[in-house]
Amino acid sequence: MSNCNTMDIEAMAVKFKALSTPVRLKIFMELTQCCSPGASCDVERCIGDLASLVDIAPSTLSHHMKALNEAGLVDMQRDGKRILCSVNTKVLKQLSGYFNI
Amino acid sequence: MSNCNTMDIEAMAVKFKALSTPVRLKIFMELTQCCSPGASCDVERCIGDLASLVDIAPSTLSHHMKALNEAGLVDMQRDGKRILCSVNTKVLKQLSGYFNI
DNA sequence: AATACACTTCGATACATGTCGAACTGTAAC
DNA sequence: GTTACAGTTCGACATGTATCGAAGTGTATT
Repeated sequence: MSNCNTMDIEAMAVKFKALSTPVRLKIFMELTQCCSPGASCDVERCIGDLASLVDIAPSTLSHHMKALNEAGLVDMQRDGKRILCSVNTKVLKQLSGYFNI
Repeated sequence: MSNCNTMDIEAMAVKFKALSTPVRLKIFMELTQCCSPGASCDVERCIGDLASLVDIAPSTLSHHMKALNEAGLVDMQRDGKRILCSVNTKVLKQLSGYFNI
């Protein structure tokens, strides 16, 4: 019933930490915009594509994408030279329901 | 339509930063548990009361409560010797709807 | 093999953050 | 006024984080 057991709190805090900077939040929300309501989300964007959203060095973007991936928010996989990123829809649902009142 | 304008992103990142540690997230979620669905949330807890949820020094708790308050997540007001805290229900609604897919 | 592109890792820098104990402040009780 | 309680601020310490350029790595093209 309650959302708040210890494991949940720590796991969720990790996710909110990953979303606590404008850079990562913007990227994450951009990837979620690809998800139409009720549909499975399988639209992917490559990292170079996402770079256009933010005004930071490629190395910094790489750090941020790694942080989102390590927090479980974003999936990444190589497609030739490029790396494709997509929202982890399971985690997105988890976030979506977390503050339900 | 889109959740993601610049002001929104920065303002939300501030809130997620405030919720990015287990201590503050736990306190915030504890305060939200006082909110029944559909009802206005006017249950308040004093800081000493919240202290029982976490195993940190009173000074550290004070820092965390200040962070939650400055992020706009929690309202605080003095009631005699004690300080009463409650969730900002407007912001809670904002968080609740933010990841809607 | 050499070259190009996409992205990552390294190392450095500057700043931010979470913790504590001691000292302080605001309110209440006597 | 003094004492007690509830909570805050100060200062210090240790660790974490965001940024960058340079160097490196993986894949594709020639």
